[in-house]
Order: sequence, then structure tokens, then C-alpha cells
Amino acid sequence: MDEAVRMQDLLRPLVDARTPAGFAPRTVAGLDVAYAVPSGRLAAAAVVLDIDTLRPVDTAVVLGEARFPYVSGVFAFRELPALLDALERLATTPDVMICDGQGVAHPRRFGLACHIGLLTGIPTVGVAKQAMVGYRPPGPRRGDWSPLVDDGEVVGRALRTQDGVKPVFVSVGHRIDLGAASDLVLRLCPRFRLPETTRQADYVARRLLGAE
DNA sequence: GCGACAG
DNA sequence: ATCTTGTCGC
Repeated sequence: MDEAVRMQDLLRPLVDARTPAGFAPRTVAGLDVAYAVPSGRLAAAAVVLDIDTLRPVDTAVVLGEARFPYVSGVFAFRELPALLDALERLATTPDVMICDGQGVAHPRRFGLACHIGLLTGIPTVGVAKQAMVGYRPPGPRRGDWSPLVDDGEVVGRALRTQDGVKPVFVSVGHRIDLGAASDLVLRLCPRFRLPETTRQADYVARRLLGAE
């Protein structure tokens, strides 16, 4: 657990918050994990969507066991193994991935999205339902946003993805800049608060858990 | 010491 | 995260 924090501090300098030249993603993956509380069983899903139609073009789901407790701040160590497992089973390599949690909007600037991005080399964005750092409420309309600030540093955005709903918290994971990450997330939310990527990954993961 | 604390 | 009934709205 102390070891996990040291590993985050070691990897953090390797995060790249710049968008690769000519970045024009055609596919985007959603990653999510579902749990069966009593048993400790879990299901990790990776769903690749066509970025224009938002329809799935590739899916992978794996069953596993929770081998690391949930501890805020080192949350990645709980979901990482199963998620990497699911990613390996994809027939496709997504152009960018959306993670269900923080990117650099994290106490040590190294949330789940950074960790997965670094390990795979694929651009990643963190989209969390809850913020870990301070922010002022953004305007009430879809597309309105306000900066996520920690230690006087802008580490992400509170982004309103639908009129009048609670914002989501976007931050860079790896190999993408905050502006591009925010634009992408908004495109992935044409109808609901959460991106289609995480919605579809969540659905697939739960379905597998319930089926066994 | 007490509350906060991604999922 | 997961456990649950009802309720409001499109």
C-alpha cells in the first residue's frame, strides 16, 4: 500500500499531457469494472466504439477476483489487472480510451487513467463522477465547464455534459491535452451525463457478472 | 482526534 | 462499487 504510492510517484513524471501530432481518433474505448460485493468477484469490460456512430465495434469482458482493497488514492491497483486483461482480449487497438476515474486530477497527479495510459501507450482520458480536488460549479448548460484546481494548478475540468445535470470531472490520462480530452468527452455524451463509452462498458460488465 | 476520501 | 422503493419526466 505504501509501495503503491511509491510506484505512482515513480511513474508520474512519465505522463505526457500533449496530443500527438495528427491525432484524429476513429475509435474510442470505454473501460469499466463491476463488482459482486459478497463474493469479491468482478468483471472488467473494454468496449470499443466507432467515434462517429458511437456503436460498438469490438468488445472484451473478463471475470476476476478483487485482490486489492478499495483505497482512495491508490484505486488503480484494484482495477488495473482486470482491465489490462480485458484490453489484451480485444481484437482491435483503440485510438483513445476513456477510464472511469481520475487522470491527473489526483492528489499525486497519477490516477487510474494515467496508469493505464502509461502501461499501454494508448492515449487515455479520465472521466470521474466525483472530484478529488476543488472546483467552482460550472454554468448550467451542456458544454459549460470550470477548472479543477489543486495547489493553484489546473489539473482538469468540471464539465457539464447535459443541461442541468451534475458535471463530470475530466482530466488528462496520458498522450492527450485537456482541451482535446474535454471536446472528446462532450462528443461522447450526446444524450446522457456519462460518456457512451463508460455506459456501454458498465452494461457489459454487469451482464457478465449477473450471468454467473 | 475528526472528517474527507476516484470506484 | 453494491444494496433497494418510490417518484418524476420524457
